[in-house]
Amino acid sequence: MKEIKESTETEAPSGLNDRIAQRVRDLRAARGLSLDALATHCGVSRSMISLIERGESSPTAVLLEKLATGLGVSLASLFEAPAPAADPVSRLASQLQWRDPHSGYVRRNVSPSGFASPIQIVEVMFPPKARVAYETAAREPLIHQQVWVLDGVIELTLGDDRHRLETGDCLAMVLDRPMSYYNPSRKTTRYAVVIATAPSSWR
DNA sequence: CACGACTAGACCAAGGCACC
DNA sequence: GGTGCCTTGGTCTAGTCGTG
Repeated sequence: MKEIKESTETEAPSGLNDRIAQRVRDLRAARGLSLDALATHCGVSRSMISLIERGESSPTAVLLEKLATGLGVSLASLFEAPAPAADPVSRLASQLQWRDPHSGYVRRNVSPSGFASPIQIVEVMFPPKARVAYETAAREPLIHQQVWVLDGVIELTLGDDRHRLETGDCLAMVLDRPMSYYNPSRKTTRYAVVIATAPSSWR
């Protein structure tokens, strides 16, 4: 069993999988959903949900997004610590990174983990030629997201709308329809994602 | 071709309920 | 109270599929 690294390197999968497991279990219990109910709700088999909740699987970003949609939370919140953090400062060395086993993209939760805030910031390193397609659907409460490209280029498709973002560009969106990310370039694209949970009056 | 993610279905355990 | 049946919730396993 590997130890969780206190560095900016990608966390050992086992440690982060345990955190995701705890989060999914807690969120499902809080909503009073059985494995079967959540499976029906999000389109993931209950076997897979059970494996994730026991930390025995390394789910892909696409699958986690489906789970997050079914649970009505953002993908980023699945990486949060179960208990609220007392420290409002998130140090670089303690920010957890997670690598999508499918596309190889690496995301780092920048915001203080577990701190009660409607805003979350995530940094993403997206490999060249990689592509990730999410079957995102509307959630309650509504989740707003802005993608700010720090270095490189990313093609973002939202429903039928396609956007090419280059260094410095920023795209605002609402997570209510399928979306995909594609890096058409030969170098890794670095971008920041700012996620906000909106009250219904924002619509 | 090996490996890991994922699914479908079988299987198991526990709880509720009706019946004797 | 004991038994059998059904439902619910969870785990296990065999097989498929995609990727490197």
